[in-house]
Order: sequence, then structure tokens, then C-alpha cells
Amino acid sequence: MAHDKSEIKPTEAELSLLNVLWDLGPATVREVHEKISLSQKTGYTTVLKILQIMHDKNLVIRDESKRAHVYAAANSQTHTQSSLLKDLITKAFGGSRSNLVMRALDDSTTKQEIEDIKTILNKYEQEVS
Amino acid sequence: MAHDKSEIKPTEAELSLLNVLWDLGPATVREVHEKISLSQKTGYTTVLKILQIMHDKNLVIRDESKRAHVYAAANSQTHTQSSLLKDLITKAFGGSRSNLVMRALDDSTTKQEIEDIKTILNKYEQEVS
DNA sequence: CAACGTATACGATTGATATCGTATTACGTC
DNA sequence: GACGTAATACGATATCAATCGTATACGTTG
Repeated sequence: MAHDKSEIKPTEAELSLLNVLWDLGPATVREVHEKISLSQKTGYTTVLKILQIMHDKNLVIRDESKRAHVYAAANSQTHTQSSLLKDLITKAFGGSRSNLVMRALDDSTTKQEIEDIKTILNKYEQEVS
Repeated sequence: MAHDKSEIKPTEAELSLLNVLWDLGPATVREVHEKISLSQKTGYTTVLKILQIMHDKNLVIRDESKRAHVYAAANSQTHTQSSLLKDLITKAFGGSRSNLVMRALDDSTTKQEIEDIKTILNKYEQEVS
């Protein structure tokens, strides 16, 4: 096989649009542009072009049955996040996952965050054992 | 202020070289090239050029007192890792640190990793309270 | 059915990344 | 102090990312 699902590496602009698509669900260029315009000043055709490129790269799928094509993220947010993390672990953390997790936790970590993470850990601890 | 320390964003090739520098400590272009050549096939002048660019960007410092300049990472590995994580949290995890941590933990997490992380959590828990 | 408004398609531009070939400079050594 | 070795400096190139202007196509409606 040539391309594995785990090699998802959107650029920065692409990730911005993916965030919008995960939020809105399937949407037209106009809808994506309107949403993104709330936080950035990007031209309509720029959004269009990037979505087209993403379509070529299979980062999004699109429904062309209507005049205004409807775009949707090809991969789930969860899967994409995992992919990005895996990449970062490889390139900046010597391949060590716990290394990354420990670095993500610092003295600004709140009590709530600690509790949330402990809950997850307990869950996996049971599964693993 | 123009540039904050937290805006450290090395490119992929730059990060490769930084990994070598963190490993070797201060080193000449030749030393860096020899080390990187073990895992990649990059030309000597390419390594040199990237190090020069990194110097312009203040990603590395260099000692020019000798004929062969000696390069060293300008920022610690720890600090750079934190910076990269912060960036990823912002761009792909809706700004939520625990979101990232939880995604980093999946069902392939080993018992040992869970223990390591719990230890860290307990440490911060005490500090926080 | 023609015109207008909106959508997509296409191409050009700018800037950054990555890579090297070649030119130039600087040491040591004899 | 000239020469050869090895270093740095300096472009040049190819690719990709990001952006937008303009051209073209499509449909709704008067």
C-alpha cells in the first residue's frame, strides 16, 4: 500500500478549515468562509482554493450534486489529532509517548485537569490489566 | 516586544538538526553532518545552510572563534518541546491541554507508561493544592 | 430566454523550505 | 609565504504553502 491513514498532515491553513468542518459538519465554501471570517480575514477564493487542494489530497470529501459543493472532513477530528500527535512524538520526543505527556503537564496544570487525566488513566489501567 | 521565547517553531529539517545538537552538545557542521548522515542522506552544504539560517532565526548560537564554527541549540530541548506542544494544543485541540493528553493516551498505553504519568500527576497535585 | 448574482475553476504571485553546486576564504604545514 | 585541505559564503533551483484576481459556468427569475 502506498498511503496509510496515519499519514495525515494538514498544513496550518488546512487545519483551520478542518476545525470549521468538524464544528459545522458538511458545509459549503460560503459557510466555511463565513465561519472562518469571524476569527481570520481570509478571502473567499482562498478558502475555496484550499478546500479544492484538500480534496485532491483526500483531506476532505465533497458532494458535487448541488450547485454549491458541500465539503466534509474526510477523517475524524479524533483520528487527525492522534495522527498529529504521533508525528510530533516521533519528531520531537524521541518516539516516547509518555515523554510527551509529561512535558504537556507542567506546574500550570489545574486540579481539574489532573482529575480528568487520572480518570482516563484509571480507565486504561483496567483495560490493560 | 517583538519576539517571545514561546514562539519557537523550527521546521522539520531544523528540528532534525536540533535533535542532533541536543544530543551532541555544541558541535561543528562536520560533526552534525556525520551524525545526521547515519539516518538521513543529506549533503554537507545543506546542513551548513540550514544551520546558518537557524542562526539568523536565533534557533542556534555559534562560536566563530575557531575556523570551524561551533553551533549549539539556542533553546533547551525541554523548552522547545513545550513550545511545540503549546502550538499544537492551540491549533488542533481547541486550546485544551487535557484534551491533548487524553488523546495521547490510547489503548496501546502500557502499564508502565500509566504508572509514570500517575507519578507526575501526583507530584503536581501536591504542588497545586 | 436573457441577465444578474453567485459558484467554481484557473493561473499568477509571494514567500518559505529544502537542497546543492560552486566560489571564496582561512588554516596549517613545509 | 605558497599550497592544499577543508571550512564558510553565496547563489540557484525546485517544491510547497498561502493568497487572491479574474475568468468562466451555472441557475433562478423576471
